[in-house]
Amino acid sequence: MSYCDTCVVRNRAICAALDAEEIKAISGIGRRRKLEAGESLIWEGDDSLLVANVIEGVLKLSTGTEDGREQIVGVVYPSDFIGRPFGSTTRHSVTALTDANVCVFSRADFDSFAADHPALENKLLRRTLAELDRTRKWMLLLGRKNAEEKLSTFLLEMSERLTEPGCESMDGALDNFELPFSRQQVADVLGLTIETVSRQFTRLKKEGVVDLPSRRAVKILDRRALESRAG
Amino acid sequence: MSYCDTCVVRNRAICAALDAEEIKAISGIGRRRKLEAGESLIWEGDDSLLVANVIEGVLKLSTGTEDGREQIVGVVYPSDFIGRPFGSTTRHSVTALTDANVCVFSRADFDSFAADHPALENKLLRRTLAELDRTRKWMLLLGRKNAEEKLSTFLLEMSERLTEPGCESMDGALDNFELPFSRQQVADVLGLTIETVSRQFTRLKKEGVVDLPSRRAVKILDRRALESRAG
DNA sequence: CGACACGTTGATGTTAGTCAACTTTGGTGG
DNA sequence: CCACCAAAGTTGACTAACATCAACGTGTCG
Repeated sequence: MSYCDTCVVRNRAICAALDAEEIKAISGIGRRRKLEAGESLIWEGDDSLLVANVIEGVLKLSTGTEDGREQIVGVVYPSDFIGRPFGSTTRHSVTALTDANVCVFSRADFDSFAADHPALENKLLRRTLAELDRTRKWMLLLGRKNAEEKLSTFLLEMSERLTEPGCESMDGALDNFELPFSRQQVADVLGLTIETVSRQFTRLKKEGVVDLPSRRAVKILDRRALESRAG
Repeated sequence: MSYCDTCVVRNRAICAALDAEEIKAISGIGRRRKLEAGESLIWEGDDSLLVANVIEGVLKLSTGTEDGREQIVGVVYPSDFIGRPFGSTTRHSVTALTDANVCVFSRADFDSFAADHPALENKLLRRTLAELDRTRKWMLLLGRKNAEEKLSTFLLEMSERLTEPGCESMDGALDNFELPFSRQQVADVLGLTIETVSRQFTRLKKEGVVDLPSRRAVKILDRRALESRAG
């Protein structure tokens, strides 16, 4: 009986590649860790000493310039993998956006475990390839879309990602969700300023495309209109 | 004696994970293909039917919006891997920037070969992780840097990447190289217009940071200055 | 109730985009 | 070999979009 038996992402995280014996083994090198919203797990530029699976919560991956500009380069959800195996330094920080729960491994332990378990590496490879696709799609947004297209695309993506299992998807959550981001963080995802993001939110609301019942709540009223604005 | 024996990237491509026996096997499923500058190997949105290793030349990965805006999301060099294993569709086009030479596999053949050769998958995983890091670093450029910083960063990156083996690196090539991009393509990498790119080139030249002996040639005169402009 | 962080709105400034004319380059054929 | 042409690149004038700066709401928590 390992602690993995109670893990809610057991069958969706990369661990799904492992059989009962292997799960027992990996549960010996992993440990649970709680993070509060705002707390960081990994810092940009540090030695890569940790990797982890997300069990609960949403986290951001971010980099910045020396003069303080920040760019969020990824967002991870339950069952996603975080950290940089097979590499000495971490190129971006990992910070919890909501209270979160992760399953942490020392990188050395994980690397050597992975080396003995090709099925695990295969899962990780598939995930990494999918993440690379998503990241490249995001480059088109950053390089070529205007503010309205950026925010519309973002809201549509959030409405998809947040309804994946593990993110409290009640029925109908597709059009009605709570953003795990502040306005500033939305700006840091989209490569905009907070004021521009705010103005675009206001505009979408005024034109009846979305409703904004509270700071972080979003209700999509006209998905078609949002899609056509997403470019 | 397989055709891989004469392959100049044999020891740097993912094939380096394979022993003599395995090389023989993989040489049975791969074939050489020449591409002329401008020719595409894979189209965005198509079924993913091919993967390949780059033997010679430089290729771009690109996506676009429906209304014709384009963003280059990656650039690949000799020994790099292209294509999307384990996935049904390709999310970006692959097009030769220079005349190129690639070693092509049908995706089905490659996927099943990889499944039997964990060492190959491991190499591919490491490469994919490194590519993801590079791509995320580029997001910072697209989202948060201005035109001057973008072009400076780009030139510095080119001066590094082009001197890697396989890219005709004579001594001193670090500061003196031929861009495999037209002005429009540079704009498509940086998320700018061709006019803005041209103006920034002119500016760097006027201020003595670089020299531009011909359309595509670049000579870095003051690397320090370029670095400080890169942000 | 008040303080503070977060968010919105408005006025203004700056950067890069747009549109258009012009120049240079490299290739082709007379 | 040179003249010509098309494609690529440059430059200038103007515009639009987003950033910046600053003031003003608003919700949350002690």
